[in-house]
Amino acid sequence: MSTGAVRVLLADDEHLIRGALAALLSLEDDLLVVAEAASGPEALAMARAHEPDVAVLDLQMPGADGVKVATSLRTELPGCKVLIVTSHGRPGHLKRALAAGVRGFVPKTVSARRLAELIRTVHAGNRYVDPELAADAISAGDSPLTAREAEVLEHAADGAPVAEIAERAALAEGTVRNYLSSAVTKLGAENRHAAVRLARERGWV
Amino acid sequence: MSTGAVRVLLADDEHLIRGALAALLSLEDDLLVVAEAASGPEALAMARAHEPDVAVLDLQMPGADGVKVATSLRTELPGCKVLIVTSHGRPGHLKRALAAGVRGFVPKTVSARRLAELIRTVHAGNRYVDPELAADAISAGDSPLTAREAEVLEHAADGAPVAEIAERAALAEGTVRNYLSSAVTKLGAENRHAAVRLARERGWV
DNA sequence: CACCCGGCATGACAAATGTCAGAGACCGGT
DNA sequence: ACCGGTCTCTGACATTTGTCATGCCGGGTG
Repeated sequence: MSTGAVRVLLADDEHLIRGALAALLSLEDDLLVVAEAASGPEALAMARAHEPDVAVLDLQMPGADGVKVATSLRTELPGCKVLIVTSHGRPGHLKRALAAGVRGFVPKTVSARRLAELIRTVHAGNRYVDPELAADAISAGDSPLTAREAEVLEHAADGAPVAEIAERAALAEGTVRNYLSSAVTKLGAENRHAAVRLARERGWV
Repeated sequence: MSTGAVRVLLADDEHLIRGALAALLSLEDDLLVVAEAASGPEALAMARAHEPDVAVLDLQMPGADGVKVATSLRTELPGCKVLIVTSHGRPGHLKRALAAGVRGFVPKTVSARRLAELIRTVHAGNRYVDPELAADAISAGDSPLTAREAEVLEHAADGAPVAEIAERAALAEGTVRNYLSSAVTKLGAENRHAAVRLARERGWV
């Protein structure tokens, strides 16, 4: 079994890409696509049913994103290595992914041949993170926000007025403004909305 | 020549997808991928060099998006039909695309086989728009915003303060506030930031 | 223990934003 | 030529938001 083909699960909501990828990976003698999924929950179900060696997950999928699926797989199928592919490499996601026990994290700009190599790499027990994404994550550093600051900023994400945030967080309006101000200062933003964008980009909310 | 293979240009910034797609389309006897591009400008250059029959363009690419490329192609290579594929189907983009003379507009959730069919469809001179995207566009309706309202809202998109918007648009601050207020009311939003989001979703900015 | 530091929380004040009523320009219809 | 409507633009006013000084609590350090 260890010398047999690597059994692969493919999960991506874009049928066009998933199908094309399945076809290309099938050209590799030592890779076998045993299941495909178009959503997070479906990916989990397929993984339980087929117990693949490697799961190739898109980061953004309906239902549950790649990292959430990886977290569930971590406990349910410890032997299944997870490789995440993504279009928009946001630093915070990489951090979350590694915390979830993901073994590989690459942007979709890699070639199919390279992806096949990486599937073998993670199957062999090694890790691989795209160097550019890693650099971004390192330069972004850890979140300087305290728990409350992050919480309030999250509530402010959809442009809600302070009164609404205060109610949802059970705080006085002045307090909410205070946390927002503090977060804005720490992030070096012009106002809270720019702060939300920045925190999003760095994956801190 | 009219009975020969359809010459196709493929443009998508995600190498993984572009390569996979090229491989799958090559399996079709009557389709021939003659060029690939990873950015808007590159797509234009490739189109000039190879004069394809059909250009399959991703909507979101670095440099110039699919619609911009289509606009340029419209005048430079009138014989080249354009088919746009997209991950996130935002209604306004569809409208812009049709105005730019695009012949087909589909989400990436279609299968490769279906895409091959559609390439033949547009090459034959017919149009095709994904029914679901079309329904969204119709239900979204036309933009209720006036030219100035849309312009001001666009300047406000990145969370800039009113003073900055006023300077960039060469208007008094009061006027800017007025346009923003009007736009917010028309869109039924709580504040200008929510208004920006809504307008974005509907493709009105 | 006494001390200091950082996070949490608040209200008061200053600054930015949202709302309003109204004046002039332009266009299409009568 | 006239009128009604819409778009454009403005300043004045009310509301919301951002900033500041301050007090409280708990966790480390000397």
